[in-house]
Amino acid sequence: MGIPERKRRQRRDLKRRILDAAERLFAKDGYQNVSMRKIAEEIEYSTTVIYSLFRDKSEIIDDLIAEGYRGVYRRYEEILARRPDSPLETLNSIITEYVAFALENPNHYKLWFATSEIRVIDGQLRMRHGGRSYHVYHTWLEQIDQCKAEGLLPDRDTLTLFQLIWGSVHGMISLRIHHPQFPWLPLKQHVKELLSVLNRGLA
Amino acid sequence: MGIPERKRRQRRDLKRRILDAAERLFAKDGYQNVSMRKIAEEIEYSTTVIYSLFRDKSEIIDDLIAEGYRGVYRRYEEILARRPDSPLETLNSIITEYVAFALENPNHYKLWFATSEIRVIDGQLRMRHGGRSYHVYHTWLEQIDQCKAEGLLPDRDTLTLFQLIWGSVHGMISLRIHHPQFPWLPLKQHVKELLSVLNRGLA
Amino acid sequence: MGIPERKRRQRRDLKRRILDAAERLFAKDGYQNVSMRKIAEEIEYSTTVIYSLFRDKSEIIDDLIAEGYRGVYRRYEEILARRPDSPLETLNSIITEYVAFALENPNHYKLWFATSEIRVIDGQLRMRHGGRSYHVYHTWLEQIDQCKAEGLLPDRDTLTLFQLIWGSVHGMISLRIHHPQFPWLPLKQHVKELLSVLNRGLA
Amino acid sequence: MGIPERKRRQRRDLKRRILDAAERLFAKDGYQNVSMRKIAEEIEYSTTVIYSLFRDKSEIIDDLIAEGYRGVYRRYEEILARRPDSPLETLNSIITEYVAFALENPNHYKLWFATSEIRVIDGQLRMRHGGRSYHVYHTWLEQIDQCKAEGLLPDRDTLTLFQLIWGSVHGMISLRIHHPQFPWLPLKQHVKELLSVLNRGLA
DNA sequence: TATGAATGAGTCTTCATTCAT
DNA sequence: GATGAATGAAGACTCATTCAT
Repeated sequence: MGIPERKRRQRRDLKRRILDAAERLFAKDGYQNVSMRKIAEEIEYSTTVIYSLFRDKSEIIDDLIAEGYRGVYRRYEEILARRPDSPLETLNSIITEYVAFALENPNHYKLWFATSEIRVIDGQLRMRHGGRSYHVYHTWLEQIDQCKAEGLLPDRDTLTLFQLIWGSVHGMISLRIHHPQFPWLPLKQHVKELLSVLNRGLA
Repeated sequence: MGIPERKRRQRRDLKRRILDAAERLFAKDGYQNVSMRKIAEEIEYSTTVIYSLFRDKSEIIDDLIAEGYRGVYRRYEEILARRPDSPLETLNSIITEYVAFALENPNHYKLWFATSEIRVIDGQLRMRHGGRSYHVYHTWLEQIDQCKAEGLLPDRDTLTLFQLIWGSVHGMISLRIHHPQFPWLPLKQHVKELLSVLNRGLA
Repeated sequence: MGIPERKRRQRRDLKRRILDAAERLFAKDGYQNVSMRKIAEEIEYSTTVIYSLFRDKSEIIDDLIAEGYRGVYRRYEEILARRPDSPLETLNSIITEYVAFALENPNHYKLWFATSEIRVIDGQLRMRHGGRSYHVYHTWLEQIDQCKAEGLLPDRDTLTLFQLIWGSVHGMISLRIHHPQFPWLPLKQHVKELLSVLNRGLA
Repeated sequence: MGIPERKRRQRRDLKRRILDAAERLFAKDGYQNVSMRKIAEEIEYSTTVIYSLFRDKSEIIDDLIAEGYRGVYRRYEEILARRPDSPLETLNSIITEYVAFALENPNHYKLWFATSEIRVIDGQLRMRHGGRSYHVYHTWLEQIDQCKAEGLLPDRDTLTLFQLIWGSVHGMISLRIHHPQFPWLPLKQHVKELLSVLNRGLA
């Protein structure tokens, strides 16, 4: 009776190891230079097992992306649980965490950005990727709304405010990742300056 | 008498077609997934002709990049020739043109961004790609300096101001290119809003 | 039960067939003109199988060389085990076997000769090919030394005697392989004549 | 009237330059690494001119080989013109020159050896290559005959003596070319030793 | 369930050669 | 007589994927 259970667990572990190996390789060699063979070698299994757990290469990538989103989202839940004083602070924290995650996992971020597609359907944000990954940006929208409600942000269309904020944040991340040689401000200061520009600029 | 002339023209046309095909494929399949074979098929010539016009794959990319760069720079010259009233207006125009060019030539922009490298050497911005070196951003820096001189921007380190501006601008471009489905503001307005955020935020 | 065993055998056989095919092609078209593709066609398998059994082209060659070397060396061990009366007879036997092997396996010999490198380091002969190191000629040197000790060869520098002997022997082999149409003496007589010239000439 | 003459001369010159370029490249990069393109680049002409002067690549090689033979043969004529005291001295000189030429033009020698084929038809030496190239070895045979006539070599079949001499000489050359790292005797001494072994060994 | 074996199509690049002009 | 343009085949090697077992 415990046998099928154990088998299922082993299988889940193997899936985990594959995803971990894939991520490690993505991080080390970049998205394009990771092959099924290399993943198989990394976990010391045959190539074929991978196909028994994932339909194809792109499914691995999708799963990885979804996990990344979940990672960010988990951090968000912590922040929200802490219930800081003002929604503006929450928004700032949320953005800070987003940036931190992106720069700690640059290959992840690149992959995520290169493969995800965001759109708005019936006023709702939707993304092609890993289930509920749009939750991340939902949190942004919620906090923007709250800020508006408390007069901390101007009373403008939420998606407008969102796109201005998102753009600046993404731009900063993207540049820091792609041009590591540039003499960037220390990360913390960079984020602070950016937030201050946004806060003052949008006010 | 006109024969060698015509031949030269044909060759130039072929070169053009190769560059166009390459760009089209970069757009469709992504920079990494374009092969010499595919380009050859696209133009319906043998692989070898390409090698008779370009040393190797990277030369095609270099040429494409150089074209993009020339396009932006030509627009800058026009703006500077017009000598608008204040350096802040010049800076705004320059950014507006930059964004316009990027969104009119999204593949150029992607390619450019993915393959170029920026760094600062002896206080001088250096943007390199392949053997060539570009200086699109010099104009940005000059105008930022002028704005500082006239009290239109705060007296802070130029590279600091630059990275905040550049980040927001790049982010906006990058997002609009990669998420065409998102309900973006009309481009003109988006730029205007962005500039206003920056102007107010940095002041 | 016997299944994995049979599979292993099949794999070994395939490896054998690849080596044989490679050798056949080396013989027919010359060492430089053998490609992985041609080997694959010869065995009627895809190119990729070869790469599943050999790391790269040079490994095929290395293996072939190693086989050749082992073949010669085995014969030497037999001769030395027999302990003939005088070292001069041993030397003669050794040379005779060397010639016999070379002419029975002309492709091996050509390949070996074309790709190996001999040098002397710290007074020690070193014959290298790929990562491996061989010492076929050590036996020659030992016997030359012995002959000197018993006054059967003049008391001259061993490497000098060696190069004179080696040159004549290699020349004979090389010519017989490359000019099969020439009216050579019967092999046995040829070797005998050569040895007699050397023995008398060096005395 | 002088015009066609001049054209013919130009053509001959061009042929000369092609052969020279080819030889230079063979010497520098080895036989296998020379391509028609590279020859064309070396002489700064189009690839096609080469095809107007040579049927194909192998014709260039053949011509080059023939020239090599002629080069040796010319040296032989000088030696023969000098009419040294004994035919044995002549034979020694002839061999010495042969070795010298081979080691001064190792790529030539390799090529020559790799592509020529010697045979005996109706008691006459014949080679596949460049017209009268077998003349070189005819001279050897003549001198061997003379030596026999004067009792300087034993009265044995000329081709037998020839093959013993030729083998030793070729072996020495071949080894020195292929194993440049071996601590060979200085060339002059090596030749002298070899000749002494042959003279004494055959006597 | 997991494997080893195998494949066909693909990567960039170079080759000798030909043909219209 | 000489050229520039073009080609198809080939070079070593890697890829994602499948199939019999």
